[in-house]
Amino acid sequence: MSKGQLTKENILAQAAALFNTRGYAGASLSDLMQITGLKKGGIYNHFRSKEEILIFAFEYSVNIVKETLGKAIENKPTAAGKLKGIVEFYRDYPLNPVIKGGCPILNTIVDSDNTNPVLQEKVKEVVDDLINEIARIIKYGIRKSEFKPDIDPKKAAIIIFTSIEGGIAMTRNHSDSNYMAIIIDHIIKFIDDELIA
Amino acid sequence: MSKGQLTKENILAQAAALFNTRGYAGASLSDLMQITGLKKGGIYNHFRSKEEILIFAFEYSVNIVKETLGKAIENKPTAAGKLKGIVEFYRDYPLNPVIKGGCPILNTIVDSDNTNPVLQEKVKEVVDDLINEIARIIKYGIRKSEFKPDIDPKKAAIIIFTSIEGGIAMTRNHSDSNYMAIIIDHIIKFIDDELIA
DNA sequence: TCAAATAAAGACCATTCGGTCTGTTACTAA
DNA sequence: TTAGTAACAGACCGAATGGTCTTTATTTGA
Repeated sequence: MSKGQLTKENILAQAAALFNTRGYAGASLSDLMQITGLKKGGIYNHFRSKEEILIFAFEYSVNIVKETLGKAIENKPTAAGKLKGIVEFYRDYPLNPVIKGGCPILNTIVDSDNTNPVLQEKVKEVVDDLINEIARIIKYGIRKSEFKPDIDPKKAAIIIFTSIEGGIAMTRNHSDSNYMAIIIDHIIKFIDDELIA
Repeated sequence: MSKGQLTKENILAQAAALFNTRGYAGASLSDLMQITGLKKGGIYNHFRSKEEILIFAFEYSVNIVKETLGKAIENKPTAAGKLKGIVEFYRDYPLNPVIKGGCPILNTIVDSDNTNPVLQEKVKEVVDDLINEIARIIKYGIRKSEFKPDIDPKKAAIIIFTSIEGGIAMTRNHSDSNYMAIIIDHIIKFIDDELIA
């Protein structure tokens, strides 16, 4: 990897954390200059605008989250195992996020709402993607007779994902992992009671 | 009410919507000047700083939400009725919020996180207050034998409130009320299955 | 009615914002 | 080794930022 590419990657890593902690409007190029150790010319050599950095930084964040999430469930053989693996992954997540500042999906949902339709659409796609991934696992579980045949995979996936994101918000606001624990336990119970055959 | 108080109230109403749509850093005093029709002197005659406006505007928003929520359940006689009244109140909320821009609680949780500890603490108190209010209704339901005696009112309240806030985030991101419908239905089912005796 | 008090206007301030451009330095491939 | 290129620094720009202060207009209570 060339020096330029390495620098670009580093800018995105720093920007991902910066935007995730301060929000787009709350983060300035001077902030980014400071944490990257680069001057304006060095940054704008790789990007055309602050907003372009935002978009790429969000994609960077999502990739890391997906990657980490993937690793957390890759060796779970059953659908229930994978599903619970995802849920349990988030138990410790709010106060120890993969990207500094919390959940980039939740933060970007709120940050882009009313302000950045392009980014909002991008988050939407990411959310749909994750929900479909969860739904896919549930469908697999139904096929394998692990889960009840009459459940709606998409609906169940939405319930699970939505609860997680809500839990992240609450937990970060209170800086108290008990909130997340209550939600995670509730989702696990939902899986056991409503999904597992 | 004096002219000054009237103006101050109006500034807060406009600021509440402004901050709720653009966030604190994304909203400027020029924006506020434009929507209030006042000049800088007129605004700073009532407030000492942008941040002071933010704090008061948040309190203004919360008061309106609480008031509207209170009206939605005031004539429900039973605990289950009140509880479902609260939940149903939120069914239409995300896309038709009381304060323009979405749920001020969710938005302020995310906006204040990592940036404004004072405001974060204020949201925390509001959230605790609402959760305690829900828990109080559940306790009442237990006393009246409407609800099962062995449930944890605080935990149940946290589950309900968290799910709602998560649902708001998802619904606003997708601009699709189906997401909220799924969550609300799920909470109603939770109340029916887990709480009601 | 009128004077004191309040409300609002608007000029002004230093600072910071995102962004551009030119010159210099560092890398890289032949 | 060196020429060409990519990476970066840093000066510079106009516009916008939050905030102050003096002046003028408007309320308000006696």
